[in-house]
Amino acid sequence: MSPGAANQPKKHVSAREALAANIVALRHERGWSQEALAFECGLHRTFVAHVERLSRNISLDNIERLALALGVQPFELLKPRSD
Amino acid sequence: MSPGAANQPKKHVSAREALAANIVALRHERGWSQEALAFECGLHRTFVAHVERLSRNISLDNIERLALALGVQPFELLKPRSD
DNA sequence: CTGTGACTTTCAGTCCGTC
DNA sequence: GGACGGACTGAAAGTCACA
Repeated sequence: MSPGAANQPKKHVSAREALAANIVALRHERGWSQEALAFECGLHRTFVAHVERLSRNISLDNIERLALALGVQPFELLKPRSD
Repeated sequence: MSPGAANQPKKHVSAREALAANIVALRHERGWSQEALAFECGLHRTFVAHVERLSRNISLDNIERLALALGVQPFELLKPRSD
């Protein structure tokens, strides 16, 4: 069935949605572009863009890299932002 | 300072280690075998075993599935279990 | 600077069997 | 019940062109 992808009718925020929201929010807080974040974590611009748009299922390894670049703990990227 | 890890200059406890520790701990709390957990989250016995032994990089989608099976939030599986 | 589809390579995830 | 190795399939990583 593929829950997620680009669907709206979700009750509890999926892990992908929470991750994307946190990445965008933290990136903007730092005034970084997708390019800048991609450079900081050693990933590519388009890959980061795909993750932010929920178009990709990222793995733990890259979640950790993004967290490191953004200066937060990996679990903080999955936590619904109440910051 | 340095809660949890003793001495790691640039690496905190890796996300994989935290995840594995949480899965094992929560699984034992419920008195489940690897087989039982694998069945509950719709993954395979050997894959769960690999993740617990840090031999495999899991994707967000399956982290969410494990969290659901264990009855916790996805981010709680990545959070170092010291609280 | 960002969104997206398409593409190739790498590896996550399954399934076998053995200790 | 759990650790581990081999082999296979499909999905994630990584990159590009273009909107």
